[in-house]
Amino acid sequence: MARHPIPDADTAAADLLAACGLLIRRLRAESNNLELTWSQSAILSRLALAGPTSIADLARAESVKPQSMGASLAMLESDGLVERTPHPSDGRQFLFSLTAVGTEAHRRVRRSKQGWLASAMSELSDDERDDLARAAKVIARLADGDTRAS
Amino acid sequence: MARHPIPDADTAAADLLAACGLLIRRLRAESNNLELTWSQSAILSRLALAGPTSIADLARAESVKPQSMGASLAMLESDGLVERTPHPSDGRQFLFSLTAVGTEAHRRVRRSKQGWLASAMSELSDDERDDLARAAKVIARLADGDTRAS
DNA sequence: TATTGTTATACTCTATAACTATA
DNA sequence: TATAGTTATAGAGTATAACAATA
Repeated sequence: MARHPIPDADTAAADLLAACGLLIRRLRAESNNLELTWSQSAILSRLALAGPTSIADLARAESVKPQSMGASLAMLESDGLVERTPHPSDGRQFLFSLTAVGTEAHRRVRRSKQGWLASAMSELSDDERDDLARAAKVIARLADGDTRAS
Repeated sequence: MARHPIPDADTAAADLLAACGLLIRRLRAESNNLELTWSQSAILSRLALAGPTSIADLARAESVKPQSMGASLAMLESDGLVERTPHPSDGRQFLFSLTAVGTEAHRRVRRSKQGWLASAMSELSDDERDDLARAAKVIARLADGDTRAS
């Protein structure tokens, strides 16, 4: 029997999904008492990376419907974490960006949230950490729907 | 510059979390019209793997509170996908297991859900697929809170 | 026409709190 | 006392449907 056989595509997909699902739920439980939910964190992270973005673009990027993204943004806005400005040339759109408060909250939560995982990862072997780092890039590419190039 | 530098633990953790979160949301959107939700699938998968399990044990395994697991199980039970039997020796517990209908539903959904990811993964290189397969094992171990052995 | 955003409604998932029954 | 399960309540995330405004 081979040391590390490459499983067939279906099994590999199932394993990956189950593992990621578990990790997400585990982390959600670990960071249950933080000031931001998982989805809110994801939105702030994206705004931090991409700068001012419309509801529709955020919804597409996070794979949710515009109405759902609108609801999440409305909450973040009422909490003063994001703000909207009218789009300069398209009268329909609003561009959302982080406020100073939002930037700080994002930084704080990011630090605590990663704490648990980073600590867990610190007990892995170098090879395993390296695996994870490379896998993260591949997973992100898969999730973006772009499987064609590296 | 090294070919594949090992990022520091915090960055690696952040990348992995963001990637897994995106993948989960993407897959949830792709499989939105299926007969089971993500959480329901996870529960059925676990029952299929582990056999009859109590609410408390399921809750621990999936990192949710017993009340939340109880609510999810009540829905699955009323849909006829799982059934409960009293624990043979502990009068407090119930053991939940898949019904025939539940087993079939799980199989159907599993096939469709994995379809999208398996198809996306089929466009990866062999090395990348191998990375993902190994990473899935490591991630599952991290999520289980057991980082000590393989 | 197509896209952007909004409002209204409903369902699922999850949490906390308070309770009963059993170990 | 501690654990298992239940009931009640609430909030967040998501979806669909119907609508108005703009491109």
